[in-house]
Amino acid sequence: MSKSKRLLDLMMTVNRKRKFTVKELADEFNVSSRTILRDLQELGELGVPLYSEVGPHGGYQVLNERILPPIAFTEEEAVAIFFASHALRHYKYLPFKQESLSAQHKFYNYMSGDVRDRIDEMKNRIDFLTPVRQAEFPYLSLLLEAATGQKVLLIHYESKGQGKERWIQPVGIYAHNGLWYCPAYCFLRGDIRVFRCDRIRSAGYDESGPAARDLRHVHLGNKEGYSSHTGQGDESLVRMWVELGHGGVQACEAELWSSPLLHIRADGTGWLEGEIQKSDLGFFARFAIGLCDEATVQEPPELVAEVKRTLTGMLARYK
Amino acid sequence: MSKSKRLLDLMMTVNRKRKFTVKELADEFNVSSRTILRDLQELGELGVPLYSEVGPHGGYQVLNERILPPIAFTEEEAVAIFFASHALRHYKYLPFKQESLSAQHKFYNYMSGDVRDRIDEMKNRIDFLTPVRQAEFPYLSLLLEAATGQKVLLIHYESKGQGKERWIQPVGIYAHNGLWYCPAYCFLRGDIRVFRCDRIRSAGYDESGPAARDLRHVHLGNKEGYSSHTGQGDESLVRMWVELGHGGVQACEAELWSSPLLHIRADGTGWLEGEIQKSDLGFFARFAIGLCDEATVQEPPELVAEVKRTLTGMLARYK
DNA sequence: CTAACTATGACAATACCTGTCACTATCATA
DNA sequence: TATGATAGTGACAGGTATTGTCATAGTTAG
Repeated sequence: MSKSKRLLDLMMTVNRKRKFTVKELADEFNVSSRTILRDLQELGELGVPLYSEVGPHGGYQVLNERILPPIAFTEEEAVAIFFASHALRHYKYLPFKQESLSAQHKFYNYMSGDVRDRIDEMKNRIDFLTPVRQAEFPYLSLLLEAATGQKVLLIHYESKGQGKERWIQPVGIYAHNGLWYCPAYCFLRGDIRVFRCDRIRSAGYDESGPAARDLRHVHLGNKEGYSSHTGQGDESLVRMWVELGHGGVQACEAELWSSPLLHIRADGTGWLEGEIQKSDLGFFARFAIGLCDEATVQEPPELVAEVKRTLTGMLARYK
Repeated sequence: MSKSKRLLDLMMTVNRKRKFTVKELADEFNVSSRTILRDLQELGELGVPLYSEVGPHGGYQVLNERILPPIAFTEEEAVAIFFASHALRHYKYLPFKQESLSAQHKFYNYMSGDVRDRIDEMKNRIDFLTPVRQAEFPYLSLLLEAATGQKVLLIHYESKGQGKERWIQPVGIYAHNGLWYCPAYCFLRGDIRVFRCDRIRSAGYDESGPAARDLRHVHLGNKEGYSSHTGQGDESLVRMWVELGHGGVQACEAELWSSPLLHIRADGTGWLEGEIQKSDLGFFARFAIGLCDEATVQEPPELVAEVKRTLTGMLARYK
């Protein structure tokens, strides 16, 4: 095997195993240790951040940087990667924000002139709009770390105007419409609740808290277990039925909570039907009103009454 | 310069200039043509897709694939790139959909085991939710291509129940809340309008259409020139003033059209103020009603009347 | 103290790289 | 049709770079 090829192979090998000894590689490549030493030095000069420690249990290590072996990307793929990163630029808070940007810049800089031109041409021609919120989300990384690591956090959560301390074990985080949410097991409620991340006033690990539960099987992909839009509520349920016009169906498709309730007819109209918590009546009343003549509440009577009451109140303001 | 280094350099060089001759490179690297020929063959064996043509104006070319030179990515950066691509997975329609996925897979495959583990751990713990719409967006790539290339398209557009043929020159495309929009110069209206891409029933280049205008300076970054939410409307303007509660401000922040109109007070409340088209009164009435007690229309009188009329109508349905 | 590591230098053998030259093949274009 | 620009191949000699071996030294965990 030629030296050039060996160097490229070596590059990949040292990245695969982050820690290794010279002898190990020498055996693997069927060359002498001396050669491997020389090769490693050369790799270092080429930019691979190697670090070595002498002594027993010593050896070589690749530092936090990793060299990607040369990958054949099509031009389209390179552009796609660039725009995937570009798509997230409206997020003011993002776990990986920094890294995403620096990776994007590296990519851009390594690309040849004509691909750059294409990207420049395109980057003002395609966009993914997300509402820019004033809310602050300082704990996203921490929440994500706690979710992957199955750890318990003590948070100070502001709910309905009052702040409360709670122990939670995050399931994950998700962004929706410019806001970040965190489904988590709440030790206070003894169930999974969805928290709005901008209402988390503080968060941190707390040794004195309850022991972590095994929630590895619960993740964002199986959130049937989550409760409704607010994460609040009690156990008293009631059946709801709301008729929807064409536009009402479209509006509901944009709502996360609606998918289990939404039924669509062939002509584009549809209806919402299902059990809801009584404490959510106010929410649904407002939602139905927001759809104007595209939604008509049929059940339950309490919801009809709430809608009528709200409408009357609104009308009164304009008298 | 050692051969190994030259090969790496060569890799980058042939990617920079997609087309080149052997002599060119020989001069650039100060080696003989014979050596370059040998090097190029070796590069070919290493995976660089080279193609050559003999004769005058012949030369070497790199085929559509490009090799990225080895880039040092930190682990965090690699993860960030992965999740940028991951973030777009809820988009059923996406220009670059295929490429984004294949690039993501390549990335994933080249990463070492422990980074993969980290990604696997995380990918069900972070998400970017976008409403999944039933609407179809088959012309995104075409629209984008027309926007970057300053070309005129003939589209069949469904607006208010009726279909019309129009010549448009796209400015760009953007996704918002699960739907794709396309601001474009409309030759029918003689102005820039926003089209909903799922209502474009057909699109294609048309030689018989009007000549393209020079709209290179108009792009998504300077869309002040765009008209309101619907892209429809006439020239008669009227001043609007809507008082907003705390929640009303938050709701407005999520709307694209509101930013030039929205004013926020220190206490979190605010108001909408500005000139609007009379034809949009119905839209704003519905919007204000959707905010329930979080919005109170002050001006213009027509809007107040429209709100009252709509509210009365809604209330009537529940009598 | 020892074993397991890295680290460096010197040197000889040799494998590989390089340039040169000679030749062939293809193709655009004058 | 002739010509020049281009790729492509093979052979060969000279030279350089690569490699393995050996010697030696430094560091550190156990």
